[in-house]
Amino acid sequence: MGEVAYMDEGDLEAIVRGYSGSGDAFSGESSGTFSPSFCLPMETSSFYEPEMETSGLDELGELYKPFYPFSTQTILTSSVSLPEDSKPFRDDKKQRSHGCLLSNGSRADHIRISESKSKKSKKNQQKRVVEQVKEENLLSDAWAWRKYGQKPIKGSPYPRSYYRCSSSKGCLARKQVERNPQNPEKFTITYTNEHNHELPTRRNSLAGSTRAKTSQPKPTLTKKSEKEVVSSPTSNPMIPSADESSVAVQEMSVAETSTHQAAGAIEGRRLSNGLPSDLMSGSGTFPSFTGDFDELLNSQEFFSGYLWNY
DNA sequence: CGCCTTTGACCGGCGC
DNA sequence: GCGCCGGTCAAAGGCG
Repeated sequence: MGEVAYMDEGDLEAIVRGYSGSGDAFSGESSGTFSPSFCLPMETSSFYEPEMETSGLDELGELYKPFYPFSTQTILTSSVSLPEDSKPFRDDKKQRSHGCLLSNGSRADHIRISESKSKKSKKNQQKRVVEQVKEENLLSDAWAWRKYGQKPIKGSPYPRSYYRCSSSKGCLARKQVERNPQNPEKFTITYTNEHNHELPTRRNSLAGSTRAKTSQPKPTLTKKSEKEVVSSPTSNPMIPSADESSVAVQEMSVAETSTHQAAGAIEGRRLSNGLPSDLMSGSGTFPSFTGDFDELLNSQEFFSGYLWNY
């Protein structure tokens, strides 16, 4: 696993929906061209530099290894078409803009970005970055996300959660998190649109969090570890603003990625952010959710002290 | 008080 | 044209 995935919309679609295969099965045909418009904050942008797919990826791997010893397979794709000037987004009635910051956990083993030329659906005409990450890494996003929906997806036993960036008001960045039915240990995170602002410099959300209390009679989660397995980052405070040195970023990598959210969850709330229990539970069980993650969480407590200090 | 999650309803795209 | 389905909205309620 961990091979580079090059996909076009079709592939992406397959992944996002049907999951053509386990994480390793990603092997789409590249339709082609990279999307230069896909940009990120300086520190992280290099990780996604389209050009670095081959050799770059190797370097990437090198870079990540020390920080992410655990297996984190990240597949990434993106499809972009339409020029800024003429994109009839389906939800254009709502805000729509574009920024230039798109980042995610960036704990990718491999990254690939592609641009599709065919214009299938309007839906597909958005930038998309798909990542396959293990539960631990779900906590790695550098942005603050707010969940705004969850839906069961046909063909998948697991629901998909929808998040939008909560760091900035007009930010159109979106994120979808869904457990990979073929590989329940992994989650597929799909990013759409870009952030139009810098990485959040302050945490903006310790409050709230809601556990499903009102409803969700889901009899699933019984173990504490399972509940804590949150994922989607509700926030990530300690990310230095984009203008900070890359050094800072590297230093924080560990924390930033795996720690953050977990730490937040641990110190901040009981169970919150991220993958709703539904997402975790789905129809089945997740054997992998217990042991490793607990350990991870424990180790992360170390960081929570200063990393989240904002 | 502000921000969060949950959840049902709504809306629009797409395939038949 | 119709129905399905995915994505989003918005109300309700929780938490710090």
